[in-house]
Amino acid sequence: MFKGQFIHSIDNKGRVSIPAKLRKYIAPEANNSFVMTQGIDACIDIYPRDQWLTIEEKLLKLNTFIQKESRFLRLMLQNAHEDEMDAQSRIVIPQNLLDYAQIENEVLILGALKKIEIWSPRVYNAYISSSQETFEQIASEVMSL
Amino acid sequence: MFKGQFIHSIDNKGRVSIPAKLRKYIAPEANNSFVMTQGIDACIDIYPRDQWLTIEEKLLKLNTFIQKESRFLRLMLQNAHEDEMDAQSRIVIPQNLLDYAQIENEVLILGALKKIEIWSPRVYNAYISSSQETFEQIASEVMSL
DNA sequence: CCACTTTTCCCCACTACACCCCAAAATAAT
DNA sequence: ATTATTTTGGGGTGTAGTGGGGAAAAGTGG
Repeated sequence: MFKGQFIHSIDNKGRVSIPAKLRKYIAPEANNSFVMTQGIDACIDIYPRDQWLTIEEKLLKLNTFIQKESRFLRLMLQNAHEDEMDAQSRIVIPQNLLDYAQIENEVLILGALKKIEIWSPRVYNAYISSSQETFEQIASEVMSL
Repeated sequence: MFKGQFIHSIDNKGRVSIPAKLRKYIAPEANNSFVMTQGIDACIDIYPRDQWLTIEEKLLKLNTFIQKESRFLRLMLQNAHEDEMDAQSRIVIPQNLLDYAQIENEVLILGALKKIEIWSPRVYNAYISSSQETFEQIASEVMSL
């Protein structure tokens, strides 16, 4: 499962290399293919193909004849993009996702168990320091279930 | 399954090319044939033939001796149109559907799992920004089920 | 039933960008 | 210090997207 954070550069073609430490955890079933979508909060979610398929199964259960469910599906898929790693273990992130995450020339790559998140370092720092609650408070709330 | 958005042009013959990224997901059983109908909200739904058949099965279960169901069937089928891709992977969209979706010379093509949606870029942006709810709110509502 | 007009379909051709390959720099390991 | 691996950068080529012309077919009216 993915974990840890890494700072990498992103070149002018939108390419980001997947850290070797994270690559180890990619299942062979993913076929070096990834699906990226806009994430919760200003980041990009990157799912190895096999993990994405479990998300897709949930989405397939939505009833697209209901306006609200249709809207969610559009929001979720409008910036979705599939790509394979090149021989140098890089993927290309399209411009609309970079805009969404306010990314310029550096990215913060965050391992998040089943998926990888891509942040603008600046935005991520702001996000972390934005909450009033301490780590201990949130921990006790979320983990006591 | 279809995903992602693409801006393509529509020429004065009503032709739109299906993005190569979406073409990959069309089942061979579809025989390069598509059925287009008016969609939920101001867009055009494009189903590969094999996917359309599952919709058709549902429609066949409607009781046309009930006025409301009969009306729905008429609304659904009045602008339905079947067409095959040409050698350049384009389909022709009839004028009445273009009018319905308020399309002029550019289209936004949206992959939506089983189907492809065609929007006027202007109309789509208005649609997306029309809701008060954020992506995060809708996501937590719809996906927590 | 025939002639004419209009639309549809198919083919060819151009342009641009995305992809793939090669290569260098930087970091880590031996 | 040397080797191996990881990260970063750039250049050529194939294919995707677009536009237009001409043949075939369909529709319209005399």
